Amino acid sequence: MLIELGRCGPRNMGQIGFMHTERYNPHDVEAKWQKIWNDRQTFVTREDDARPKYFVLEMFPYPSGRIHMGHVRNYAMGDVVARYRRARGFNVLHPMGWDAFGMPAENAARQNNSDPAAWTYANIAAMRGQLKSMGLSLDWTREIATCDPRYYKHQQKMFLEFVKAGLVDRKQSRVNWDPVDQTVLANEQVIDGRGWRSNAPVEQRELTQWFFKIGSCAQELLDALDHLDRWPEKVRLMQKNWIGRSEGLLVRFALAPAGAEETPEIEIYTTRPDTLFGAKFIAVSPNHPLARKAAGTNPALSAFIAECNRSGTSAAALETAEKKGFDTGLKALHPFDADWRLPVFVANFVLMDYGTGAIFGCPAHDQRDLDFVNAYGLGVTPVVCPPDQPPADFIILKTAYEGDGRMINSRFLDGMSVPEAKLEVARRLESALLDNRPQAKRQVNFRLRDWGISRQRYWGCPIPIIHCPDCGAVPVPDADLPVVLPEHVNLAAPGNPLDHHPRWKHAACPLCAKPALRETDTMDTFVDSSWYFARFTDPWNESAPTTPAIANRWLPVDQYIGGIEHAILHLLYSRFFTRAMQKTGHVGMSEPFEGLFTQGMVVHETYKSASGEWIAPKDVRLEIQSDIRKAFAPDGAELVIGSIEKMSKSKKNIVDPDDIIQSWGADTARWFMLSDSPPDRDVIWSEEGVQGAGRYVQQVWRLIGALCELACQPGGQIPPEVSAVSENIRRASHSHVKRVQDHIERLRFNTAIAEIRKLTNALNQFIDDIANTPVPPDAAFAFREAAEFLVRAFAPMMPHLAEACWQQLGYSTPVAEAPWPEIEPRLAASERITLPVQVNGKKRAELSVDRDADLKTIEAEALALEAVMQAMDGKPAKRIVVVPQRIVNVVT
RNA sequence: GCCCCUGUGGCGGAAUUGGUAGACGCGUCCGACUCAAAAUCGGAUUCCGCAAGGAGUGCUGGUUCGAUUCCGGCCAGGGGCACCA
Repeated sequence: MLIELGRCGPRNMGQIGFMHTERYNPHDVEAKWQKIWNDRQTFVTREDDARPKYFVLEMFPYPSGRIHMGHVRNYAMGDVVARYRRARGFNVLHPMGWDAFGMPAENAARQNNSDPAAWTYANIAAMRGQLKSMGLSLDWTREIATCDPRYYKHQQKMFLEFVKAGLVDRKQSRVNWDPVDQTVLANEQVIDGRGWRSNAPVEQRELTQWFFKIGSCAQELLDALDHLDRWPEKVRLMQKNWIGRSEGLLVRFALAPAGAEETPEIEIYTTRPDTLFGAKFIAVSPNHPLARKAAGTNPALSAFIAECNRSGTSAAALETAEKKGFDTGLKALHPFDADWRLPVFVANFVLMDYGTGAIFGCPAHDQRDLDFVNAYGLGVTPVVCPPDQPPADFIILKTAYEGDGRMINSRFLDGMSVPEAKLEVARRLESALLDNRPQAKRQVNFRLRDWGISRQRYWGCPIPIIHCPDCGAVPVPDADLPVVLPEHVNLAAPGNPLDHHPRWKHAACPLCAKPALRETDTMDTFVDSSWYFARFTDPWNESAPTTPAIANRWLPVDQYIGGIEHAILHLLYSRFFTRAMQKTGHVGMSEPFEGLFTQGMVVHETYKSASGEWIAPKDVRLEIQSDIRKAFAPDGAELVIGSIEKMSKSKKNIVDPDDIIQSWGADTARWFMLSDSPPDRDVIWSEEGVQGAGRYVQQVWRLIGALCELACQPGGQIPPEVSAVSENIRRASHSHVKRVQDHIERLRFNTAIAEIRKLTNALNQFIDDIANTPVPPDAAFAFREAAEFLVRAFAPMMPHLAEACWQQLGYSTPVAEAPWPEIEPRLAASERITLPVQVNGKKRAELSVDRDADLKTIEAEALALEAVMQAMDGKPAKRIVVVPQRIVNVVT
């Protein structure tokens, strides 16, 4: 699907014979200017720059080996912002680095029998070259890679500081365990209850792991969302739901003495204390201490618990799982009636790590409880009656009622609303005593769990802890940091390579010097990406993660750009980490990203052969046969054109940025990526689209050539007399560029590009109009101004073409160092405007008036219009609505 | 199941946020240049209608002088969370 380039023909443009133009050759021009920018250090950010700062950051890439179109889109957007802000007089920081730890390196190394570090650094080198060919205005002197000990040593130090500051926990937690690979699996690595690599049934295991106490910041992380007003509403909402705050009541139930004297009570958490009189049972999680204790004397219960733990925690497994329970024989006393005894079950649907791991079941108003009750025949009593429903007729069979209403069957609560009943129950139980303590207390719970960071893997940041049999978990002393990963590890054996290493894990206890063992778990790679933005502010500091004075000048990031897939984890972790860094004195603020933008994906049509094989776009030839698009394989066989989907290896619908840049140039790729689709939506990569962008590159090059012939020398002054025509040229330049500016500031790159194209179209028209006539000095000035405005307006998107044009216009320094055009407000708004005139809401005519004509004049002129009189059909005007500078509506 | 977003020509989309619906581009068609093709340039392109004119922003009702925009109901597509008590 590649198009041949480089064929030239005589141009044929109006009657003026400008002969200068050769076809623009992106290949040579782009390399040339990339070298010039590099030699001049145009994009190196200096600290001794007094101008206001602007930190633009795109999410840094994982060094997978090659950049993909998603990267091109992401970095093209960031680069527009960076170049625009630079032109607007900001001291811009625009760095790049590598999110370089992670499993793919281990897998690749295992496959190729090589080394994760070598694989990673080779990939970084390849991708750096590709990014450079895009002409991004990056400060490469600040490049960092998270797998570099010079980076992760600070991370290890911060980990220990966080431990000291009470932000880290070490506790048992249940994990998905792959018995074949002998490793922990994330939930998304469990497919249908089996390990994604080994295909072995996944087990639940208790492991002691390190946790960042993100839960302790839940309320703060939630509250601060309200102030992130330059974040997409959608992301804030997703984070809000993820944090999942709920207000409820902790209620203690006394247990009837039944041989369980040591646990005389059970505590549950509920958000529906109002439904307490509808309670039919109590249920605890299989991992609740009470369940475990009871299992000790009851083999059947023990077997039931084991069965619950065997089944996976994956979403799919849970959805289909039936509600199952095991009656412990224990009875709980209803808090408002000691004679009312509720059976206590161990139930598979009760989660241990939310609330207290125990619930009371009210089947009438909770679907899960209803399903459970229907399976075990425990009965249903409705206690909330929907409005407009006689309580006598209200019965619950298979669907629980979770809506609002009035209390029924609830003794002293009867007749109350749900909120009133909640309050009343809380009030009564808070003052009631059980065992000399209040029977209940109000509590806020969060869905957000602490962040488990331990990973049983090699290619990650080692956790700097030494486990001593006598002293326990001991921090590695400062002087011994970083704890560096060993080289030449055996990745072939299952399990954690660090654990297998013959020497690495053996160390002396820093406190007592006895033989001890290093922590062999490494950190989740999300830790690496939770602070890299801060490291960019001073990547040269060897003794600390940041230099606070410098970090505080640059942070927060003014504009962060990346994929929506990181809406929750990466962004939430970074917000937590920034708070932790604030508490440990590394930064002076709590929020890392002032402005966030989430861009859409790059998608492409899919093609499939008759035999069901996916075919790559570059091997497909498209034709239109009698209005129907058809696709053909190289051998001529017709292909099925499939749906448009995210570019992926599995569907082979990938277009390699390298190929595009080679054949079209970076500017064409960038321009196409930014045009058409709004940046937050998906963009469809199409060959026609690239062709259109490539065509525009040539069109601009020709236009600038033509303008050069008509324009005055650089630095010309406005002549005293300016004709109407020249004034119109100037109006076009100023008004369109003003709008380009507005669109870029709102990150509306597609409409910014439409506006630039409008200016090009207008200028082509002006050139045609002036054809064959001498160019007076005022027009020569207007044309020069127009050319310079245009070039500077598209320079953020097509920087190489802009440089070539700028040079053509007679400048010897890069346009990348030139300021944004100075816009005269007088010229950006037109003097005369065209008002649509409606009669009874239907447009019937247009009226051209002065911008600030008074209402009376407009009314009179509107009524005098032929078309208006006709539409009014002799009826008098009842009312005339004139909205200044908008519309006239005559109502009859 | 809960929460959220989006529905506009053949296609991607625009509409100053209640004021000319379809900007800008892609595609298609017609024309110019050419022996020819490519490239380039000009024109047409929401639908119905020869036309005058009429209809039209998923469907449906409402508010308004005026609704793609605001409100109610429905339909379709997409996303997030998911046994969170």
